[in-house]
Amino acid sequence: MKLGRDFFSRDCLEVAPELVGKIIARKLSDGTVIRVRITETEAYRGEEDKACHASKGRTPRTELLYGESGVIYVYLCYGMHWLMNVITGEKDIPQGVLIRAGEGYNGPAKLTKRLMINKEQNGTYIYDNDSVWIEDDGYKPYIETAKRVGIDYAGEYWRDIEWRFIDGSKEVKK
DNA sequence: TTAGTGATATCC
DNA sequence: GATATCACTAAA
Repeated sequence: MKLGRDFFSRDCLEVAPELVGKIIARKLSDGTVIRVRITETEAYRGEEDKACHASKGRTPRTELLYGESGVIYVYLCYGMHWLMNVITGEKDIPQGVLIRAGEGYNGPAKLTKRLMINKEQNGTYIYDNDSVWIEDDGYKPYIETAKRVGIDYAGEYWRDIEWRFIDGSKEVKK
């Protein structure tokens, strides 16, 4: 079942754990459909969250975070890696969920590389789009929480908060 | 551990 | 205009 807008119009702290175990689907221009199960997400919530891009205020780039739920926010990191987020919650409240890993593709940039996600998908609606969408196939993951990654600059409080959600049944342990 | 890479924000 | 920063990865 393809997830609709209602799924994303809730708080990111509800949406992020529920996205774990879902299927992200990508249809390429030649008609090929790629499906990958999401194994890891992270929540970014509000201007007060120092790790959220919107914490520095509304800018052209973060404008999407303030927009409607279900919008895909794609961000180029370190000049070579595309990271994919889905906007959640109410309009004018900046929050979103980072798709951090898929089954067999640990690492946010590997996932977007595999799915060929880039700025062409930025700003498109994930529930009303025939090239990227998310499906629920009834899989029920075992959710584990952990601290977010790669945000050391955000200060102790936000760095240590456990807004990372992992499918514990799939996770390959260190 | 470090190099690579380019958009964005912030400061002239 | 110039610089500093960054939700990462691969190679070593």
